[in-house]
Amino acid sequence: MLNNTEKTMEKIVSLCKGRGFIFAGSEIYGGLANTWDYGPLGSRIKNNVKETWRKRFIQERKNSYEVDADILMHPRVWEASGHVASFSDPLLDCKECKMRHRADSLIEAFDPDSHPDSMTKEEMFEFIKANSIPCPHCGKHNFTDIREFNLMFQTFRGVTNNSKSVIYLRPENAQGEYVNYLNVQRTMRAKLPFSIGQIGKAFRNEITPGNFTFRTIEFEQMEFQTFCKEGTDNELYDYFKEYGRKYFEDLGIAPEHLRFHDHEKLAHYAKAACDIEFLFPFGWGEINGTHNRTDFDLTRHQEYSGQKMDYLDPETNEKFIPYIIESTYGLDRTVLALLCEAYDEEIIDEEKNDMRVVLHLNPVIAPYKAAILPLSKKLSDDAMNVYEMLSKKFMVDFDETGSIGKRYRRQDEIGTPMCITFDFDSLEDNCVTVRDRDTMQQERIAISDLEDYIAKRLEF
RNA sequence: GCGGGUGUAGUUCAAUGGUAGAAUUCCAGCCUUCCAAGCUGGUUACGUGGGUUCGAUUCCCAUCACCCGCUCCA
Repeated sequence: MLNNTEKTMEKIVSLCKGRGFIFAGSEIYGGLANTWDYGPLGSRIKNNVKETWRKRFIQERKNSYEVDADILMHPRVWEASGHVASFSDPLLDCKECKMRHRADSLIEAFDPDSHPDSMTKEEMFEFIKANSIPCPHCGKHNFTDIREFNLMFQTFRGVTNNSKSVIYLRPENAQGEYVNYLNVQRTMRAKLPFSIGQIGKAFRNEITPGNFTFRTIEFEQMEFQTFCKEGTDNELYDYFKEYGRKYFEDLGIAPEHLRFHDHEKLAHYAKAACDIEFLFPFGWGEINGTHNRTDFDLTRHQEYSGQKMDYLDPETNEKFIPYIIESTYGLDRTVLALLCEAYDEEIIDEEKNDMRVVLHLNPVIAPYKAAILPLSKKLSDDAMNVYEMLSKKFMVDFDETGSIGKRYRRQDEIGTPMCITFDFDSLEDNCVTVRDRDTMQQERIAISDLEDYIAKRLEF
């Protein structure tokens, strides 16, 4: 059994590519950096993760509602959210040693009492020049101009590409929930605290190394925003951190591969922030972020839109703008974490150098729940009847090619939890052999009991 | 975006200034009664674009992608 740091991304990427989980984006054109396409098995996993999230966060929770907001929103949304102003980094390069730095970091390190956040690009440049701030790497003072890299993708509506028609691809989903907060509250007759969840894509124009699907320019998030009264926010913040950890453990991640990481440096909207990190083969990486966003967003939307964002407390008749606790799950990162957690290489027979690759995926996440394997091709027609029966209820596979052992191994590699072998006895006793992926143990099950047997394994 | 490295079948590796060979995978057939068996046959690759050259997968340049480091990461 491999531990998580012995697994290599190379092997996991290779398995994903070779078995139809995840392919490089635009591959036939040489690829496009940091884009990845989910193949048949990968998109099954992704959808399965979404369904578990829906169950835990929407279905099983009271006062939780899902929305599906548009990716394109009014440009003013991003002014109100602060993203137009601050979702960019002022960067400059040292001409001597070619090292890149953030201008605001340089200034802050030079003079902790300076406030680069309130400076313009030009003011920062002048400050650096006036104080001859040296490059932290080589000690020389010879920088390029400051360049702003806005992390929001822009596009244009209408036929003319003028600045008035600029719209953004959302860099986070949250605003879709916030601008609909009153709609949901009113139509669902919701009382605080209540939550709005959303699964959807977001886009960030980052210049980054990728680590496979860990950081991409287009990604999908599962977001959960809880609207609450000020004063109850701290308790809910702690609660959702723990709820997130439990969710990941339920998906099959070992507790020792998860940890909390509190943020010291906070985003412009947050009062507190904490990540849940997973131990990837390349190190600890964020898979969830929980933030106390206070009343920042709704207050700003009230200001920028002119619409009242008040909630009327029916018990006290008091009007106020709710606080928001946000807990965001990176869907692509969750899928990647589950693949990394599940990946294993097991020695079957050391002398024969016999090894199997196996994905110990939670059955609820596995692309196929079971594979139907006729022991001989002579049994294919009868085995196909079992396949047709089960495929009405579950995602199942059928494989009659090669030896039975080879077919087991194929299914192990894609994480299929159960292999159902239809043999010659099956014709007589109407039973099949169910072989377990993890234990490799076999069990004789009546065909008429198969549905219940599989369903039981898929409880979440 | 900077510096360094790499780029040959799905994968892992060869060889070569005269357009590439293997193992494995995959597909078909035969065989096969529960953990990668065997036999036969078959598909599949020089990242892309230029340049040098009679001729480039090989040399040069550019570009793209990946890996490592930096940077960034609401």
